[in-house]
Amino acid sequence: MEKLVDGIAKLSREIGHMEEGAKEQFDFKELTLTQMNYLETISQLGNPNLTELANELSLTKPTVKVAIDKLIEKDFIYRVKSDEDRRSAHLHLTVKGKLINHMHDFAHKQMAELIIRKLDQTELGLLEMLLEKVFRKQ
Amino acid sequence: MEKLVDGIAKLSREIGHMEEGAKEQFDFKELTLTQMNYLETISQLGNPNLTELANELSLTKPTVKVAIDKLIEKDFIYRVKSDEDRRSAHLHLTVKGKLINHMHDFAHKQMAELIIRKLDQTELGLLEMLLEKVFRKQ
DNA sequence: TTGATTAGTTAGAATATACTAACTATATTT
DNA sequence: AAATATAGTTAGTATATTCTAACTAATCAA
Repeated sequence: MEKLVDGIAKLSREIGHMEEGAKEQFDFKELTLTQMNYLETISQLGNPNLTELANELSLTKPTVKVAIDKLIEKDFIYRVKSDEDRRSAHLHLTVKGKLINHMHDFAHKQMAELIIRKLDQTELGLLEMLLEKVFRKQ
Repeated sequence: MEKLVDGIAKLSREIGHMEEGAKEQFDFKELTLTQMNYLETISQLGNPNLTELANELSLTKPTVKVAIDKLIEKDFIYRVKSDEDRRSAHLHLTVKGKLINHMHDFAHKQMAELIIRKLDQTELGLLEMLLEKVFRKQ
């Protein structure tokens, strides 16, 4: 257990560093930590409306409205009016906004490369199999 | 490679969710995302002075000074005057500030528990060995 | 030892982040 | 159809986050 927790901690920290590095690479210097968090949450929820986003972030709707307006102004997201409910609109990431995900992908690829450097073919296959089993449904 | 990257992405996302959950458990509602990032960086750097912290965060010294003063006010960190250089002081986490690390530990333990539920003893030993090899020095 | 550099501070200003209260327009319930 | 609820907006306010410019005190270099 101790050993496993230690391995997970190292993995987590390393991925964290790589994501930090990726932020420098990409043009996210014009976004704050909080704004990046908005983009990530929108991506995770999959085009939520304002109310859903506010609930997920545990913030009020006016707070989220202001933040969203700024991110739309900066061309990271856009609104799509709902057909079912004419009061509502869904939030989508623009091409520019989707870079936030590319950034994560980038960090994950870097982590994979580090692992590939350290393990041989057999070990790599084993690790993939174990990870697959951990996240297998059921 | 694809499979490995996918496994890492899932691991990373899962740990992220667990850390989010841990934030709710602990009394960090009185801290903003940015303030939590200060605590994490101080912990990672190991009692840095203001200049080192500002460099790591790519922020100016007055900016970091203001943030630090607030975190001291709220009893998350404290200053220890340096012996070598009387101009300087090192930043330490208080017991309360160290909770930020406990939060990470908590998430890592949860992840470990998920893994333990999914793998048998042999597989667990293998995974530990592989992780150990990935992070082995050299 | 004097001049330059470095660690940290102070003041002032702009923008970001968050709230409550009050509003409009649309949907739902009775 | 009228009353109620919901999605989003607007206005006003307080605090957080960040900067530049100018400063003090201590250290280092010539």
